[in-house]
Amino acid sequence: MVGMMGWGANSDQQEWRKGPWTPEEDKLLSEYVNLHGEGRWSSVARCAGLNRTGKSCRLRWVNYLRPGLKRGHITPQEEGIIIELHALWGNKWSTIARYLPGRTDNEIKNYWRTHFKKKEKASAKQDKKKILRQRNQPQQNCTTTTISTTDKKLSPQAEQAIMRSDDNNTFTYHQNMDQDPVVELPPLTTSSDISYTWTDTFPMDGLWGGLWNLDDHSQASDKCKVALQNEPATDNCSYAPDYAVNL
DNA sequence: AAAATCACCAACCGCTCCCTG
DNA sequence: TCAGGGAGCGGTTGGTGATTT
Repeated sequence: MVGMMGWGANSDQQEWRKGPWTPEEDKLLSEYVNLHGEGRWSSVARCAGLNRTGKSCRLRWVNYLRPGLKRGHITPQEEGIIIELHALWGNKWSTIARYLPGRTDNEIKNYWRTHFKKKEKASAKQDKKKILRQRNQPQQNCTTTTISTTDKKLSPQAEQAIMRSDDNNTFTYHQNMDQDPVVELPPLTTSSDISYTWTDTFPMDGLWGGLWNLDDHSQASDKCKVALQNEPATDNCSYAPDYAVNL
């Protein structure tokens, strides 16, 4: 398979250039992609006169050269989105990145690792205690809905849960890992036409508690596990995201 | 001032999925 | 139906600048 050989590998055992990109290489790649568009990365590498693998070209374009990329620090709003979406989808960086216009999956992944992984360890012990405590206390006031998601689109219920453009309702997200998931959202299939306006901030400490309860983050990546509560709960993060998701 | 450590980020690697012939 | 190639994804590594000791 190509994965074994690397993109663009050829029978001549050509030595592909590796390491940091030079301004000249960037210029060549940008000009070529702007002229011919994305896709066919292995031919981009060849035709643009770059001694790079297609894979390398794609990565450079996506993570650095693509127009519209944001530079600079992740804002608190973006951080909030990252936290929320990671709680939903786990390490689905590319999926998360679709909801952060101008940010790349690589950027988000790096940000997560440097900012949150440490906290995860530190809070892991505390959270285990929390879990044990919660297990002994049945949830109250928690109305649940199960949404089946056999196709790739959001069900109406899920859409209702996520679309908050028309009203000002407060949507309370409640991570509840030691019970069965009560709402399951599939990964969204498209990133286009998505905008966020965060109308409120939420207590980060409360969120950490829920987020770090994940014993195994990879489990959360298979299915999105969300519980919606009808009544805002003071214990959980309560905020009013202003989503507009067009599927 | 120098060495050690930390934080950040670009880039690579290997795996998997999807499409096509 | 299946194999091969293209493409995308998540995990990991390594370089570099900043900060601390």
